[in-house]
Amino acid sequence: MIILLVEDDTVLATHSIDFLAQEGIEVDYASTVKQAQAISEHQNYDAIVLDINLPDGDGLTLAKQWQHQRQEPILFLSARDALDDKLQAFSYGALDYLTKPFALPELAIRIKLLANKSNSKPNRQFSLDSLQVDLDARIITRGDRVIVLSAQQWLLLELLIKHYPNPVRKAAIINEIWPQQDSNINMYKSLITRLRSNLTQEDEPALLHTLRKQGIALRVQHD
Amino acid sequence: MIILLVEDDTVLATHSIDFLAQEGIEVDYASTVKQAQAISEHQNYDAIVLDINLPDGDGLTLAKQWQHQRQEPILFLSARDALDDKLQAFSYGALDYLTKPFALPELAIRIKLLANKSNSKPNRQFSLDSLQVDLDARIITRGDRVIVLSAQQWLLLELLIKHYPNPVRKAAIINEIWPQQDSNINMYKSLITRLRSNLTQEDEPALLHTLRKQGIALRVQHD
DNA sequence: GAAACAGGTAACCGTAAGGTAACAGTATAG
DNA sequence: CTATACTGTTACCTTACGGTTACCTGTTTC
Repeated sequence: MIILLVEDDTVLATHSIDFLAQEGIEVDYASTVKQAQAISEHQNYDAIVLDINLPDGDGLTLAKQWQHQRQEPILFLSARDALDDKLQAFSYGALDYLTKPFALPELAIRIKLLANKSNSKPNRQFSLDSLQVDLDARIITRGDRVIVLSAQQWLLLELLIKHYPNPVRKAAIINEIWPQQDSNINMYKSLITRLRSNLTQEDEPALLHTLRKQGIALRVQHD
Repeated sequence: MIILLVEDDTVLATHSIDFLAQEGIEVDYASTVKQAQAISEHQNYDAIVLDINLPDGDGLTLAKQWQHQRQEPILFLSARDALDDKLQAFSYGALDYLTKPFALPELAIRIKLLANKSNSKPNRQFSLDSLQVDLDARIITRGDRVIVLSAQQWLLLELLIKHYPNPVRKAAIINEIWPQQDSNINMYKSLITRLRSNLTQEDEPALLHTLRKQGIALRVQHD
């Protein structure tokens, strides 16, 4: 069993890592948001333990960001015991919340419980008209046919779903899909055309609605 | 959603029941061990909330007794915050432990989380299409033939099953199977080919579905 | 009304990601 | 010690992804 621990208090972290090791739990450790992102990029964990207060950001934001990318169960650590903090944490996908100070054995037990349940999060679903999207399994269907998208097209669809039903600006899309690259309008245009043609067959209502100078929105076309 | 609440403090119980009702959670209520046993006999719940101190016994004993008879997830309530109490509760099958006083919204959230988890009791059997996998005995069959896999292939299959039906990224697989080693794409490619060929015979539907640039998923090929 | 502009479509094609087979070195079993 | 399986490596093949370009249409601006 391997978990990710993100915690800036090095003393606490060291103790935790030692204790968890005794319990047979391997720990990847990061002390900042940046470090956490780098370390975890190519690893799957059984659970993630996140401190809320971090030197270069906060665990809640990180969790919110991961909510749509990772499927690991998250346990928050925080010195704050206020209800609002907890509710916010849970709304960001937390499955448990432990208030400092806490006993290490309790942390270990809660981690183990989370790890056992790691499959339990139901996949996020999105549907619009006859379009059905499983955001975790990346399965897309429309009517009775299965739609397969390329990586780029999937990213775009995901982005549009995230902002549904609001339009997404062209610049935002380009920024998201070709980060730190020469932006080329033509690449953008091709991508839109390709996604549109994959999502729509003849006599089906269009789903990608262009708002001139404003962006593109996912919605059923009313005419 | 319906839960069982066993709690002798009638004021707390009333408040809880009211609040949970607002959250769409129906409550069966008992104030004693005896009553709890009687009420719950012919009912299955999404979760059970147990106070530890009860007039005619204690919640821990009740939980221990139920541990092997009922499969509902249990959340303990207690005024006691001592580590030993918690550890004992968890060892009796508790999945969560809340110290009084607590906020009702937190109780509601934790109940909901438990209810979601309850579906995923460690199911050590996996089946998909004609494929049958016993994850404990490590026996794999497809149709009437037994499939024998190498260690690496088994690891990969296990990983894919764990994430089913979601895809697993190539980098994640490589990290899982060759930890701290020079990653070589060719090793990965060979492994995939070998597992695929072992799982699939001619005229059987494919089970390993590649999502270009996104990963590989275990699923029946629909084409 | 022409020019400039935003957007849409189709076709072309180099490339890299993915798939397979074969070989060899090493481990493992009997 | 021999036979068999496992796994790393290489070489070669196939494909579709995505960038590019060219040519549309419709809208805005002066």
